[in-house]
Amino acid sequence: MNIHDVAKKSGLSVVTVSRVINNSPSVREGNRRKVLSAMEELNYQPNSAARSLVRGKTGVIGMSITNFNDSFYDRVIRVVNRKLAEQGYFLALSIAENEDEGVNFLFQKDRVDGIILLSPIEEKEYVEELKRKNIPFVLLDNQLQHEDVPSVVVDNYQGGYEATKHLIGLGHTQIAYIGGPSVFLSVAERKRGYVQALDEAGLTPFGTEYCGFTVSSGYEVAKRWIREDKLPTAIFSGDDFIALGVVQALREEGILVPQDISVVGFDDQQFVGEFYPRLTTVRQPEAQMGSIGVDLLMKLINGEVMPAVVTKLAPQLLVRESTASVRLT
Amino acid sequence: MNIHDVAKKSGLSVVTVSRVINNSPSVREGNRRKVLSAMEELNYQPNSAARSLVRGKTGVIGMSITNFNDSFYDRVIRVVNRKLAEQGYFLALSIAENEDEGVNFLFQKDRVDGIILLSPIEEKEYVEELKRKNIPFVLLDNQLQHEDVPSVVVDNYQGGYEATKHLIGLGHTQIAYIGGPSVFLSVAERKRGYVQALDEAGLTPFGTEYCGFTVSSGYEVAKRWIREDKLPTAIFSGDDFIALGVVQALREEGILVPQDISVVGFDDQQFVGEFYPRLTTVRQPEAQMGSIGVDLLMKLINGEVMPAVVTKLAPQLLVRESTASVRLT
DNA sequence: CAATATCCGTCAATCCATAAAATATAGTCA
DNA sequence: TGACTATATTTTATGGATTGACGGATATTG
Repeated sequence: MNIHDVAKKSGLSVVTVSRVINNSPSVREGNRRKVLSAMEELNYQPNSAARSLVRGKTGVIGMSITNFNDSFYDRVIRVVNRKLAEQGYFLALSIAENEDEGVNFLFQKDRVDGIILLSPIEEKEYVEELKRKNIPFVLLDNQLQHEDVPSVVVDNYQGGYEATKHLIGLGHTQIAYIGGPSVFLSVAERKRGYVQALDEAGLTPFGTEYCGFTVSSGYEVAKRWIREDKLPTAIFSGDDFIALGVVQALREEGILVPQDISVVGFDDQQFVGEFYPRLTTVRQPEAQMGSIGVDLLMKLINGEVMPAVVTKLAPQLLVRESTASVRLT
Repeated sequence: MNIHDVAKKSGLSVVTVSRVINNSPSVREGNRRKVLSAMEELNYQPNSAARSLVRGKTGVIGMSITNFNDSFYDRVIRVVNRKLAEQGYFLALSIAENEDEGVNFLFQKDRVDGIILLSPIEEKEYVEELKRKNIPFVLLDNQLQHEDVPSVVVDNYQGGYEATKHLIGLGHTQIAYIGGPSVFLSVAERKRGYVQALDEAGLTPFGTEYCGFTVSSGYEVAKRWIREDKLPTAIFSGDDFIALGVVQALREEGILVPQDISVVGFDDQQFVGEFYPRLTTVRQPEAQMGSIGVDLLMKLINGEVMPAVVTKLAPQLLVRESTASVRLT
């Protein structure tokens, strides 16, 4: 069933039907209705392959994601989805697994009008490919070190700075940082903020540890510190998962959070604000990030030339119950 | 840049190039290589819109999802993604929000070869639409009451039965059920298993409560029970989120899990096995579910007629530390 | 009533790849 | 040399919609 059937059914020509579909003004209201009702009756939808073939546009934006069982990603993705819908675009998500089979599928100009890469890892090859194929794209939660690619990230430096400042304000002087994997720029940036805040207060870092962004690795780090009898009075964790592991390890050893040790997380994962101890954490501006990302992409798609800058957004410290004044011994 | 450019570059005809692309055997090895290197040099990829237009196939499977920040969905989606890749298909995810803009985009035969609906809610309209449009589809984690649609679900009855049986085996006689929203068939099925297990043991249900699948609603139910001084010795929760809320509420009142009250969850969400009290829960066979779902869909796509049955898979009870023998008073 | 808009149809071209049929060019072998 | 294979080419049609040019048919206006 195609546009010809609609034409026949409505008693009008194919061209007129096409005009109706594409909201051309030069169709009389009566005929427009005839066409629309014919489409309705036949349950007709224009063939999108044919349309994108002739118009060179698909109306689809692709988003490549690695993680999604994660509140931060969840929020970003949903915002992007909604915002794109408002602009008349559809969002197609594709999971980028190790073997990136799925990615090459998205990375075709005849499949999507643009791409949003949501990933914390520097994925140079992907960026190269997209540039080569001349597909408009933006990076979210990600920035490339030596490339000029439009990207939107949270100011991780500021996040680390504020978290640490908060702990200092509570009287802590022995503050440790447990970062995620050191390959992430965000991890280094958060550390930079942490060091800077300490510096300004005339303090020296108690220690830094890198581990995975997982509960169990946070758990292990804390356990090791306990074993080595090398505990700070406050810990800034690279993300909430690590923080949860730390809290758990401490609790098992009878060390209370926040009475004995304060802990700050990052990302405001679901539930961390609901459980005891409700976690003090740094919330990323997901809505802004998604929204700005979509705006940038739309500009690129519309051919606007832009300085390819990194947009840094301010994080927000959420003070809850896992941090408290330093215990006076 | 199109197939003609490749033909020109390789010095062969368009038809030959097409044959190479489609692995037709009747092309000499030398020429095949010529074509391939021309494609390489020009960075050519066949236009997928044109291909699917002429072939009536897209090579894409669409998956409509509602939740994804959830371990159960995460696991299913990843399995499906991998399995489809093995079969040469790509997975395009679309988020079905309230306004289902995104869904209509997927639900077009010229966009996908088949659809996987992953959703716990009975979505009759979607099913109707897919049937009307004659798009092959399967349901995962979902079944329709009075329709003949191929679907794969966990045996929720059995899950409820085993969870309850486990509690009974620990000596509990006062066992309550907190289900998710009563509109879900799964909620009713789990209850059926719960009642049946009690029945067989000559016990009567302590009480049933329906609430949202959220931590806070579990929390509130438990708090209310405490207020009303109406506590069982064991609780079977409709899912892990509810269970976590229950544990939290009890803990705040000094009621220990599992010493005072045993709690069982459902779904084995991330971390519930890592935190104290490590949650006893029912794990769904996500890998099987995804795999069978894809198999079914492939059969439908290949035109095999099948009795549209509901495939029920066995769940697995994971006994951890949130359940213990009943306390003798 | 004539002049001008407005609307609609016809025609043809385009987007890009696939596919079938018929023809053509090698090269191989007897 | 003639017959035969294997491989290529040319040609034409197909899939479904969009688009522009152009002309004819109404409808509107003065």
